[in-house]
Amino acid sequence: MDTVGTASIHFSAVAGRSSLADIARLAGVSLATASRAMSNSYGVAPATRARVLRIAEELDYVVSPEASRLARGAVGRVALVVPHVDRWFFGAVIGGLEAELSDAGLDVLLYHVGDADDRRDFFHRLPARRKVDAVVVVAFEVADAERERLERMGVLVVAAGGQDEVYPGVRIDDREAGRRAVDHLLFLGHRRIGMISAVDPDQPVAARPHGRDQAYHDALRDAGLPIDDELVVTIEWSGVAAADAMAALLSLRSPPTAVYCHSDELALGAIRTIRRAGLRVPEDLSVIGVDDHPLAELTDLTTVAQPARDQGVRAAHLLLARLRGQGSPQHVVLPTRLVIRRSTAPPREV
Amino acid sequence: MDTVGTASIHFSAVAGRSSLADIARLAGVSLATASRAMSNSYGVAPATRARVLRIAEELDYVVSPEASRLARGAVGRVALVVPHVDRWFFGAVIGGLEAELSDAGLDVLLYHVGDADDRRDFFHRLPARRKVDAVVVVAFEVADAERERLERMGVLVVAAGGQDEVYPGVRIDDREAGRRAVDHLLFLGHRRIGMISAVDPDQPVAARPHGRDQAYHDALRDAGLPIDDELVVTIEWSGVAAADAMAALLSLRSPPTAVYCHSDELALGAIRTIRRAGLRVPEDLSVIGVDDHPLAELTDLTTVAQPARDQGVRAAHLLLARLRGQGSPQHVVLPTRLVIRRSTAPPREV
DNA sequence: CTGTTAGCGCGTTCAT
DNA sequence: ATGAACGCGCTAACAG
Repeated sequence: MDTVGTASIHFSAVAGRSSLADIARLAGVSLATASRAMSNSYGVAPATRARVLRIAEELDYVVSPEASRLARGAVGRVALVVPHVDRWFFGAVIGGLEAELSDAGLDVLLYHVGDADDRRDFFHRLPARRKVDAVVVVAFEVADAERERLERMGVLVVAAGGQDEVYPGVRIDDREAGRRAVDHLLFLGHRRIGMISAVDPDQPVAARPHGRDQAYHDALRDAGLPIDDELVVTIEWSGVAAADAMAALLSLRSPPTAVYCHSDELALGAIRTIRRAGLRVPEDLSVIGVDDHPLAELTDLTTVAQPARDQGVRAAHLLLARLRGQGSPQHVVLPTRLVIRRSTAPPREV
Repeated sequence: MDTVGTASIHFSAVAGRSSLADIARLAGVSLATASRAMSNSYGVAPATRARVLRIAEELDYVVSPEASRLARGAVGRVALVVPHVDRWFFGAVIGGLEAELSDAGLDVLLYHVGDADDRRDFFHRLPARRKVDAVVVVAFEVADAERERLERMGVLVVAAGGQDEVYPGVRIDDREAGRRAVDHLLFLGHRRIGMISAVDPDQPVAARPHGRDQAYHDALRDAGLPIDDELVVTIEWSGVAAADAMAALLSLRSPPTAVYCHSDELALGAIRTIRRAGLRVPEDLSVIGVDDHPLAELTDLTTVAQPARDQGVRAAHLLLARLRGQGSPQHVVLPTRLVIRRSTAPPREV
């Protein structure tokens, strides 16, 4: 697909003039000793070590990662596979991962695998092969066929965010999160509750029922309420689509008095439609989201908060522990919590 | 399912366990030929090449990047230095960069340099040294001292987003963007216009006057309007802080009839305060932002749009051109445009 | 077109 | 404590 462009690129080698050999010569020691000094190995006289380090410092010397890794066999890098980079949640998880990983001295390679083409390409070519010690799938549903390909990389795989059950990882309980949202609406007295449900068209694993969907059904059933299919609209993951979905709900003979949205972004889309219809939130209609996106605070949106950055941080810890051969929990489930703002209220008296 | 097929092969089926030597032996050719075949070099008989590739495929062979790069002298990697990963604009730029760079066969290393500590550490240790062919600073103001450190890496540096003037790069004209915003408010008839101005406390280069600030002064001056310092509030880059700033503006003896915010996020903060005060947007007060954040569309916010992802894409192109030794423009300035929605209107008749 | 032979820069046994 | 030498896996001359 890009072979032509790629083949013609010639990278100019540069940087780091000096090599370990230079350092060794200048320090008057052998290459072996210089190497040991640089890597803090045992068996080097403090004095010699100091001398070597000083020379290296002066020469602005840096060990060649390629050579070092070639000789050593390890790589010291981990790949992050992400379906989105421009959505808050993903960015936050990536941020958490990056912080911990780079703190541990690992380099972070970023692989953005967005649409179906990207996916096919990524799992077919496995561009990260031989380049990393581990890969983290960020809120990414790995299909069975893809999983098989991933195996061939022969490296540790960890999941951060998302609902993956196969790889060790960190996540929230989507069912619990959704339940908190719907239960809150029920508690406020709503009996006719709509749901705007989102699926990612590029995530092939849509088969498995989504926890946030189940929560809706669970909550209504437990409240002894009937499920009205009209009240559920399933769309792709986009605020604009949610705005349209809300319009559909408002076109019902008997519209809902409250709407549960799978995410804050969707909730904002829904609110736009409600306002354009001349109705007020929450007086005329309540809306609740999930995520606690930073802008939810600014838009006074009631939501169920999930720790985003923290999922990345914890996933990194889990990854590091396993890389070191230490034991670590298979799955870490982080808590969610209801954040009440001003987009929800009891239903209007009829 | 294709690995162990050839009975005569005794190598383990584990990915990446075989070397070029194995391939060469099995294909009955020399190492050199195998290498040429793998790298698509000229001078290999189609038949031999095919044979080599088939064997490689069967063995699930992947060239060792370390060895290859060590021998070749280049690295095929570029570092992205970013101050934020969880803000839309940065994510979008990163997305654009990643797409083009990985298409060109380059790996992308991510370095999140957030607060002052991160910066000091990054520029002191230069963890990307010898690991990359180039570094991209994403909307990042590089201080002079830092610039000097960066030089020592001896690699190409490119800027994406931000207002860097030193490195070749891609950006928008902040002054123009701001001008569009303020001019629009003036055109609507506003004469008392406030500004919520943001600075990043972790960006040490706050000294240089910000283009979005200048635009405000330029526009008012050109309109023959006086500058009232009371109407300008400078805060850190946060929606919550903007909400407070808006409160300050509303506490004035003579509040503005319209507010120009340096970003959409700030605008949303301002709007929250306005609404909480029982006032309506835009009937009582107009608000305009800059960016065209995806949520601006959902919140019906009038704003000046800037191409985010595209700045990344173009910066990548510029980078690739230079890596190839081709000429390329020093600075690319992308256009901005006013997007009128429902947060601005003519001032109320007094 | 293909094979031989040097390195690339460093880690790591072995000796000493 | 230190040094010599080999090997990591591959690419790039240079022959043939």
